[in-house]
Amino acid sequence: MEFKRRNGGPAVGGASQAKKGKMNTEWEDSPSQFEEELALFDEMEMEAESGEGQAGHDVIPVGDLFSADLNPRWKRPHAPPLQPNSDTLIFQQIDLDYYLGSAVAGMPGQVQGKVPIVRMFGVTDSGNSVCCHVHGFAPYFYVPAPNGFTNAHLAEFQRELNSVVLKDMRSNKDNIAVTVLAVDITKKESMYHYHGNKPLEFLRITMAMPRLIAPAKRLLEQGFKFANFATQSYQAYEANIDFEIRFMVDSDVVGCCWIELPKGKYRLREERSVSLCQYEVDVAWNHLVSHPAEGEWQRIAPLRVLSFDIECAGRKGVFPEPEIDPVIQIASMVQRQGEKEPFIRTVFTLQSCASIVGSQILCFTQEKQLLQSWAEFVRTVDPDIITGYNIQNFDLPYLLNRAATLKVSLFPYLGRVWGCKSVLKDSSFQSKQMGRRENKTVNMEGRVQFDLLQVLLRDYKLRSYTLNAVSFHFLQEQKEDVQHSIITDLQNGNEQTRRRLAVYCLKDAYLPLRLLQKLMCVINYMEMARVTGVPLTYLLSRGQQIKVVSQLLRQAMKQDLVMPVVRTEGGEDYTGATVIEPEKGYYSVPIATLDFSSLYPSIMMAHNLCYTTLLQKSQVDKLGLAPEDFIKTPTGDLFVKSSVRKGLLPEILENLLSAELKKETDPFKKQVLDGRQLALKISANSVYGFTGAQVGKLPCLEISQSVTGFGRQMIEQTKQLVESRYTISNGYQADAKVVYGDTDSVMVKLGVATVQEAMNLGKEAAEWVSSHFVPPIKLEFEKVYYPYLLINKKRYAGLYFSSNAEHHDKMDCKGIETVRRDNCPLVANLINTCLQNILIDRDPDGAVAHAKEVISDLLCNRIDISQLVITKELTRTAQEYAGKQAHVELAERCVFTHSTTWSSSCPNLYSLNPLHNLSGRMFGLHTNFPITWIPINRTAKNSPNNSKCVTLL
DNA sequence: TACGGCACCTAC
DNA sequence: TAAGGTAGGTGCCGTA
Repeated sequence: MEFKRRNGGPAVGGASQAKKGKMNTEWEDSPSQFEEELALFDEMEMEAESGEGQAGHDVIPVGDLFSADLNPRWKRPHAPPLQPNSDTLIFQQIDLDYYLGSAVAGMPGQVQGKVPIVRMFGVTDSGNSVCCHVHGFAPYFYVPAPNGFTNAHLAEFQRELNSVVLKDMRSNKDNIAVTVLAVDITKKESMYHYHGNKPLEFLRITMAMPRLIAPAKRLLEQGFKFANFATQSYQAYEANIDFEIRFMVDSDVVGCCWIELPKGKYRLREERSVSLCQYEVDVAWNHLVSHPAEGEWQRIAPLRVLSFDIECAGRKGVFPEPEIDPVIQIASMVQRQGEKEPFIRTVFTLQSCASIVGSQILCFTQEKQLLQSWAEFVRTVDPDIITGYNIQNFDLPYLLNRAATLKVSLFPYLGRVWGCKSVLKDSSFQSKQMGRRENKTVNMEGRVQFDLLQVLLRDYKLRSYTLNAVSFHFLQEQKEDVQHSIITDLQNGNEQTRRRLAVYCLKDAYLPLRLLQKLMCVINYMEMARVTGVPLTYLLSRGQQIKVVSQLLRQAMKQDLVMPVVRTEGGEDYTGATVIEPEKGYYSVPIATLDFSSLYPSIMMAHNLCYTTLLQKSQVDKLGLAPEDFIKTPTGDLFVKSSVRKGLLPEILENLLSAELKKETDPFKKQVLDGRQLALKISANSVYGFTGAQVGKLPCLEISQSVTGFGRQMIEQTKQLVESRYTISNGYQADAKVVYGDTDSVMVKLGVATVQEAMNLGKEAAEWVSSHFVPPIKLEFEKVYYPYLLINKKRYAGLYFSSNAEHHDKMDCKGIETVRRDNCPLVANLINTCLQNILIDRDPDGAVAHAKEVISDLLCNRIDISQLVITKELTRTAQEYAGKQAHVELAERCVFTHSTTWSSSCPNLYSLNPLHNLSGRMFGLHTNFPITWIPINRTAKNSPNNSKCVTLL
């Protein structure tokens, strides 16, 4: 195998003094590209700062003398004195939570006992950190007022409910004296079903603490009696809303918005401060001003982003265990959001380490001191966002466990609240979308953990999620080359080998920052938080539903609608979309593709489908509705028209989709707007899924099945329309034929010879078909495939032309082995090349020849399958591996170390299936040893013009 | 050997 | 407590 060097030819001579022992490899001869990059940071900073301050390549043997003042750069900018009576305080809020605490004098709300206090953390324009305690907001929920209820009954209801809730408590360790703070009558309407626009009387029940809501709700549902009203069950509304969301909705605060505390309306904490933030203030919840993220309020504060990576000295062949194996290095990089490069680049090392230009090295002789000092470093730098690669499930838990083992008592305080210990917890998160995911969590109040691995797992489907693979995929860059197995040896070597390790460690801290930047994660997540209104942290810790709930509550509040608590019980599935039976084959003529844009959202808007417009059959007469007041959907469900009542969901969708974002020339502002566009689109598409989520907050199958019902009707109608109009008898060149279609698209053979003609006719057809549907439903011309290989439902490939009829944009493959991650790369590459042969070179014989060649290459390198030496080894390895990605790596090795007999019974059919079957059993892996059929079958059966072609069956 | 059930992953 | 949807191809495995 060729040994590739990163930076050109071998260095002659070289400055390295580490040329002894087995650790000496060519790698150390010359600085890596990454080291040159680091050095460049240094030069740029020297220029910018004209030499003052710390030049960043010190090696500081701190030992016992560590002080957080070691580097003035670590600290946040000086915070000018704040005069609450004359200064407004403005900050971007990035994290929001609540705690139970004692009331603060002068603030609204309960005075006695523990009260819930919302806490917002944020950053000002000048980069100063803020902790803001928000007082006076209490949790509440609703129940319908019983018949005959008047203001005179309020006190009795409150007293009785308070009494039963108190009685219900098994222990009252907080010594709660009052559970129900208030009961008020308000006019509200349930958002579920259309009720004739008649608000009814509801009781708004305010509780002392969020955790009292659930028992109060349960007791009311079970049957509650007060005064001389009969015992009855009360249906609860909005009793299942997270307190943070409740607060944000009611105070019009969205995730990551800017908060203004007007002068004279807040208090500065001087002495009793509980946080590490530079400003700590108290404010009444109704005194804070929340700015919608428009215009100047779209900006992003200079947040501090810390990325870090640790190295441990593990034992040979054993995964490091924090109870045993020491932490030997921690690399940290800190970057201000919006800037190009990190301004802090530091490695904490155990034992001495040679200098690295462009970074600061702090050497420790005791691991205990290393850990404690790093924690102090974190507290000094005071990052708003903490990132890294798999920090959530590895680095942070490892550090905490290691610190506990070594009894570093001051380590586990990594958040922004004094005395609030960071503890490790196990949590499991399960959804159909992502399967069961076991995670560890570490609390760090006021800092947002933004583990890049978690971001990638949520947002990208990749073949491999190793940092190396991901970096290569997105940045065409790789990790420094250090094998895990030699880390301990490097540590036990000399200051040069430890230097090599430090460079590696630094790069692992640097790559997540680069990826964060490249993928614009911070901006995109902030925009998602702003659009959907949830705290930033929810986006990585919660599912899709909470985002829709947040928007729904905001829209509902404007119309005095309340959301019922529905009990979730899985029911029958409902019918989804239609997939048109494909006319399988190879098409050497242009195929136009027409798509409904945002099909499901546009159906909901066009037909006013919503909880609030859903009409019960029994209510039609009762509410005196005329036939023209409502519609019957294809599934037989009734919904009132927007002239009777405009639905909430259509309103939300209009807001999401109609937002015409103005052209922006400033590149930074443009990034923010692009992020918002993305967030708007994703949010619109998740509304339908929310209504169909049977294990969810507010499922409504009448809505979801009506949506898919309309969709089925529409794709069918589209096919009919196109095939009936574009005919020879109507003067067109040929009879058009819809050869395939899935959910919201039709692939049409229009019978024209050129891509340009297909584009023109496709556009015309889309426009004409659109006119048959209710706005905003719109069919659009999207692309032309030429040629087009249609293998089966959800499996096809073609050259994709969208704007330029002369040049194709790409080869588009759907559902084929090339895009599936359960095939080994060999198969994917082979099929990909075959498809290129067929579609681009139009040479099916070439495809077959290529397949033959690859397979015979395999056979030539054959190792007798009966030699099980390697197989046993691999079996053992396979059992050690848990993940799928290991699976793929394993496959790669197997393909090249094994081979198989081929089936000679069918001369044109080459099968690797025996290997496939065999390996599956051999490895004891569940399924899908990723070798599959490579069926290359020459046939002209489906060819329209009887020419030679290849079908992949 | 045929077939249903399941896991996995994708299309939309 | 929290957890978006259905359609469908493909291969493995157990069962008759």
